[in-house]
Amino acid sequence: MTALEDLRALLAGPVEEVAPRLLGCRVEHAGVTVRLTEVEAYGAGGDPGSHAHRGHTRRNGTMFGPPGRLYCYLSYGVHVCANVVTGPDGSASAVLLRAGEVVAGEGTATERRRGARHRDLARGPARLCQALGLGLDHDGADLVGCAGPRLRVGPAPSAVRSGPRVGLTAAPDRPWRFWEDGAPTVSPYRRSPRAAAPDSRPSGGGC
DNA sequence: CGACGGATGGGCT
DNA sequence: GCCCATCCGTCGG
Repeated sequence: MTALEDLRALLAGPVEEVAPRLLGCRVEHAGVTVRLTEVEAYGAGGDPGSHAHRGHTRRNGTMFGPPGRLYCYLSYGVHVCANVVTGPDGSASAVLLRAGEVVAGEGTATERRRGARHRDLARGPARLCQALGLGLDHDGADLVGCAGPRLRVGPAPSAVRSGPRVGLTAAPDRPWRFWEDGAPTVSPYRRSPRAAAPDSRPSGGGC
């Protein structure tokens, strides 16, 4: 099987199964390569935390398209973040590229990130895009194609952990964040201050 | 290292 | 208007 077929097969399943398998994969663009260490899964209708939850809009159109495309959006008016679209066409699911380690092009990445330390170059979704030189103009780019940003399969990490997604007000407890255990480039977890209180009820005897 | 608050402007009700 | 899938500086331990 070719690497390209590997990648298409990798992106085809349910988003919460695809997301952890993207850990260890590489994203390359404009002279910089990042090895993914932290991602988050976002579904569609059944996921209140997803941009696609309330249907098709101008911003989230790419999510409703074919898998293997890059969905870029503007966060807090200033920061660009990027996702990989997954699943069958129209399923509107995607995996947020939350953090990674710069493994090539460190000089270029450091310039784009205004002298940040190695660990912080791509530690956070907007930082990762900045290090890679990704902007809104890359929304819809085909990651499986020959030009522009590319995604390549890489060795899976030895241990993966999961927990709630960062910063959400809706579905703040769904454990759809996945990261490489022990990786220093994983971003710190922060719960949205506006999210409902954590569901701390022991649901049947946990200690 | 963890916690907190302000900046910021497009997207959507 | 209100809402944010964030970042960065600045606290305190």
